[in-house]
Amino acid sequence: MKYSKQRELIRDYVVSVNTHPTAEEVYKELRKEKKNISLGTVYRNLDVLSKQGLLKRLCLANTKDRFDGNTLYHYHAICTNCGEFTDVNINYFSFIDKEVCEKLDVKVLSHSIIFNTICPKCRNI
Amino acid sequence: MKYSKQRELIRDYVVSVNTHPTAEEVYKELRKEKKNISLGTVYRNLDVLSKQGLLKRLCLANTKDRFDGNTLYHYHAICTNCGEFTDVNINYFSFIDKEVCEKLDVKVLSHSIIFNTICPKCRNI
DNA sequence: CTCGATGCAAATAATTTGCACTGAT
DNA sequence: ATCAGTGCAAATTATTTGCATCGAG
Repeated sequence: MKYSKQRELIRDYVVSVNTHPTAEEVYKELRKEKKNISLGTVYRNLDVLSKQGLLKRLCLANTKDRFDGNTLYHYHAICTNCGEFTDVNINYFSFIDKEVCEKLDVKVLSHSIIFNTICPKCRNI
Repeated sequence: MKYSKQRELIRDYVVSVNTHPTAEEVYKELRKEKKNISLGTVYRNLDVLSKQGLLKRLCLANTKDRFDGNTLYHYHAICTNCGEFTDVNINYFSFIDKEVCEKLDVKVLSHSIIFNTICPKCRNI
């Protein structure tokens, strides 16, 4: 992959935050920082970066695609009340993959989990 | 919720298949069966039905939203090679919710898991 | 110099919505 | 009779793409 300043900016930004931004949000943030970049380029690069495994694309019901700079296995939680979307830092349950592999005779590469939660903020209202 | 023939048709169709159809697919199938229904109505009803918990909305990276008539807890698998999307019939791991609840001090309602797999068809090519 | 990457704007895809009409209660 | 639900088409939202130009190698 040939180097480009724009791709570097996009990746650096997504990796530096834990907000799981959408394409639009990445674009707006970089423009705010007076970076010369177009929305098309943001979409194109988020796409290639996630296909290369340098970012992770997250897809949730009723929301736009979001991007995660943390490509190590980890889980996510979404608050069913306010929609807050956060990382869940617990160890990867690798035995689950083994179990599914054995029970269903399918090759399991990995899994992702999304927890439906009530976040502390919403619980305390 | 007031009864409507269209809503009944939509729900019956999604519940009767295990193909996790998109809105477009539901629409095309019902039209094929010569049912009088519009695409807007299909979208509107899939939306209310999933908000009521009578269907489940599934969202995956790089695909349109899909709908699942099986609202009991179960997991899903997607073949990373051909994209085939199937149910995974193993018991719900409720201890995972407990673990996250205790470790993170968050109220956990439920979780969903998607397994990235190589389906039997693709493995045997 | 070459060709992958960009900016811009136009095009497409997916979904939502306004409105007059229909049909369940 | 009322008003939630519908069909239709137009509008909106999210994303992709064509093309002339730019810039890394």
